[in-house]
Amino acid sequence: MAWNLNSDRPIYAQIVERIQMQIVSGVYQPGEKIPSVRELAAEAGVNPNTMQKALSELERSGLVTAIRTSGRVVTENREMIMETRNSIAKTQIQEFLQRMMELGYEKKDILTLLKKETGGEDL
Amino acid sequence: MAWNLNSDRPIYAQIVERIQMQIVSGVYQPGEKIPSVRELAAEAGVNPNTMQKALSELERSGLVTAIRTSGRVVTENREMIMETRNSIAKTQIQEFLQRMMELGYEKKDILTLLKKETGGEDL
Amino acid sequence: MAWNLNSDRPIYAQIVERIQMQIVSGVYQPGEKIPSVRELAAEAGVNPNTMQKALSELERSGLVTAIRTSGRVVTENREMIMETRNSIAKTQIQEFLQRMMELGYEKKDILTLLKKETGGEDL
Amino acid sequence: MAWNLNSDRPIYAQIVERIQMQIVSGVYQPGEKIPSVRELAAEAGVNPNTMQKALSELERSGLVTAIRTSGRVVTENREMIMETRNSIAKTQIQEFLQRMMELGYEKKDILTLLKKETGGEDL
DNA sequence: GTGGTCTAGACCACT
DNA sequence: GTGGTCTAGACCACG
Repeated sequence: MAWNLNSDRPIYAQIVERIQMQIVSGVYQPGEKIPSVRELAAEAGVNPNTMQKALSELERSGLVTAIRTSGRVVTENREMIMETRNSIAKTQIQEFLQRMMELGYEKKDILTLLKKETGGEDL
Repeated sequence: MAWNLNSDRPIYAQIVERIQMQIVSGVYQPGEKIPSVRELAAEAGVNPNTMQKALSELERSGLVTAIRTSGRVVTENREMIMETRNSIAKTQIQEFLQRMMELGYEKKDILTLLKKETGGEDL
Repeated sequence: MAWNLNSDRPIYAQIVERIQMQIVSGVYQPGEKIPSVRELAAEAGVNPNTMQKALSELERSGLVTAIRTSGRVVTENREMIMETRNSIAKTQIQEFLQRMMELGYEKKDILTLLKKETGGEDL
Repeated sequence: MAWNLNSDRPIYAQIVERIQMQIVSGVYQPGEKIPSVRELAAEAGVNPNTMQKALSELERSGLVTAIRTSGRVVTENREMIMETRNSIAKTQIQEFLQRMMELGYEKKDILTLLKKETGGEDL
């Protein structure tokens, strides 16, 4: 999987989001060990310090935990993972609605369009 | 309004999208004259050739029309504008759905969430 | 005032504590601008990045706020400052009690000793 | 038990304090033989000369006594041990009060807080 | 080999 | 000049 890092936003922030996605979507399971800073840095093609900063952020937020001298693991707190997922989803929804309303759609039009797109189930 | 041009995608493509948005959202009205290439290029801080390429693209798609020796105007074909709007919306919806499904949401969950979001507070 | 930085604990952590103290004890008032990263780094004799990390921590905790391109200020949230003070005090008390109990004092002995030391007011 | 020796203060002084603590808290009983300089030095990971200096200091203060050709023992003078304990405690109290007053607490506030802390949960 | 920390030096956007 | 970010290279403790 490519890392697709832009130079338009802090690299470490993009890495944080990417790993967050991998955790909430189950690529990294709760309790699973994640690769070392150096490994991830090499894979992403960034400086280890940059990866370090990203992982520190994830640690601070509680999504991963550092096991001294033995790597980092994803939190076993599934509730926290779900909360993160919900929070990301909420942001996605807000941004989507924002863009659609800039295009001139009313909220109810958006729902109708989405209903059509998803196959027409009832709301 | 800032132009927010990234270096990660072709500049001219970003400009095309931006002017498209301004047309479909009514910033530029049907039939309205749009500023000259030189003016727009200066405003966006890009090379006039780049702006030229963007406008040619918009012309090709029919959204703007060149008036010989007198600049360019937005099409009066409101239907075409609506179609463009719908097309952009459709893309937005697809991308939104894709992102939500990567997060692990089912289509019906997405509709439920959106209903909650659009029903509650104002955006 | 000397910075007294040990090499036995992360320098940035010691700096965080020191500035925390200066805030809760009123050396830096709520809303007051604090010196720039470079200034503080020079004063403390550390690398600007180290000071940067310390200030980022303080920002994350909410005690200081960065004003883009114009420095940092102490939070105006006096309640948060009081909470920080209480939290530091609680830690100090716990550590003090711990040390005294290692010395073999009972809790009530400690109170008696302190009462004597502070002048003998009634509890 | 780790020795936790800093490089920021004389090592021998830190050792003196540590052994003092072990004596006043009963880890070493009155009259008990203490390990040899070589043994202690190895355990602490310091040069025997450093340990020697620490033990001489303890001897000078009277807490330990050298038995010609047969090592050192803790004093049997329990009163002296108690005095040492009281002296250490007094220092701890003074330092504690100073830190709390730097935080802006009045002496009576400190007593109140401590009373709350010692009355509540167990340490 | 792992994470953690620090230094040095650089470039950027903002104002 | 300010904060923010990134890179490169180094040393440390831990096990």
